[in-house]
Amino acid sequence: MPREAFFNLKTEKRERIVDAGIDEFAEYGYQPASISRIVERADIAKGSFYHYFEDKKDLFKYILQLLGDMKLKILGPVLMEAGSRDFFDTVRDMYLNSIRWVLQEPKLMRISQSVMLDRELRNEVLEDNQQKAINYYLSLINIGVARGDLRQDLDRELTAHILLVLQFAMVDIYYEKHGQEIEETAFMSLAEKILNTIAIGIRNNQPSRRELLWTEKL
Amino acid sequence: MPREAFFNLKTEKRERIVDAGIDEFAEYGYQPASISRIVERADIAKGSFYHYFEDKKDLFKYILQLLGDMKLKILGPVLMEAGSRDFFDTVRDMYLNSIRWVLQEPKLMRISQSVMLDRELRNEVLEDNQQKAINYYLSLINIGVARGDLRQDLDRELTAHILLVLQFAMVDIYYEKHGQEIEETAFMSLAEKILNTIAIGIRNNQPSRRELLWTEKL
DNA sequence: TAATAAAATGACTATATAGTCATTTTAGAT
DNA sequence: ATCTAAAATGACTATATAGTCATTTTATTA
Repeated sequence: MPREAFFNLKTEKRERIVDAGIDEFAEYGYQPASISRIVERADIAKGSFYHYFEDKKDLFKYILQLLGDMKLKILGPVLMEAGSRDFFDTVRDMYLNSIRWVLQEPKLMRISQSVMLDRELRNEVLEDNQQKAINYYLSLINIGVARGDLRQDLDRELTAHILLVLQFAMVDIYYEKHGQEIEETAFMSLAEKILNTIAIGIRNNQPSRRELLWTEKL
Repeated sequence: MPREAFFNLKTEKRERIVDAGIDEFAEYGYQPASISRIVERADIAKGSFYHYFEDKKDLFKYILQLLGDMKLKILGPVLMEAGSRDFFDTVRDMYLNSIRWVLQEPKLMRISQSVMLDRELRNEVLEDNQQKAINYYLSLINIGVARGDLRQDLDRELTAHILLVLQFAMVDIYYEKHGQEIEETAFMSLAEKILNTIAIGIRNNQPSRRELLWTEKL
């Protein structure tokens, strides 16, 4: 947590420092990010940084927290309406909201990604953010099962992990195919395909000959 | 690629250098790995390092290549027998072979993971290794579809990506639940669950009342 | 206005890094 | 034994980093 001195700063300055941190972390990732560059970007003295924060990790955690709050603000409403819609419609809507947010705040997204994709960093720095994301999915899954959209016998925790992993993989797969520039409809079409895959699975449930004969009887 | 001088070295020294690199990369990851520490570990002069390699990335790529060769040696035979077994049996077998290899070479696995989980690094350094993994899965999928184990209408490239992502996520999920120490049967039980999820999907295909009535007629 | 406490500063220390290169060592050929 | 070319060396340069702290600036209170 930032020190008291940081919260006593005027909003403008506080935001300038946070922005500098966001720029630096988005450009270099966590490990190679440099406090010297951050203070230069923010136009504050080196000593001031250490009045406001314990160290680099302290600032980073704080930024992650801001980021988590933003995301929850965006995805909270989706969760509220989950009871009245098909599970997969809800998840699709969640993706849509996320991607629109990413398009507005690409830097924050890069930071969030860099954390989620690095287990070391995640363990060291993330603490409860990962669990928050899992819990969000768990809520959705519980509702989905209750609605009868999802199988009763799911390992819900595991399913939450799988959905979270796929959510992040989606961005990777998109980049690989379309390059770094995200376009909403193309992205959602990929999301649709991935959702469909996890929904009905990949195994061939080709009806047996006996089943086919029954169908023909209609 | 390492310089000629490196390949002229006696095997013992070459291995000492590679081992030093593996230790360093496994301990620190790519970015924070230090050439100074590597030469110290390997007990060679700084200048020698630059006779053997262009830079840190050069050594790293070389290690990744060794790693890829090892993995292919292990997983090649699995692919050969894929035609005669159910798709999911084959993938399960692949996981089993991989995990046994990991248990023998945990350092190499940590390096491989650190690459796969970091998109920046992957783009910069991996080049064809990711594509090799995707191609391996593509081969499996093609056989699986031909055998009738998998749906005809799959987007095979996408499915390969999903399977690869899940493969890596598996390790993460395992660590989170059981800690860093991997135990073969517990790991395979998790693998089984994940495979089952992707095989049949999560949507509830509860037969409708009309369908149930038909079934009762038998 | 004067006194005082909090905030801000940036030069400085100590340390680590990548990469270079003039010199020395080694090993093989004559 | 002598010569020669390749291999190995490690001190050195230039640069970057995190974190400190005595000093200065600012704002607030008396």
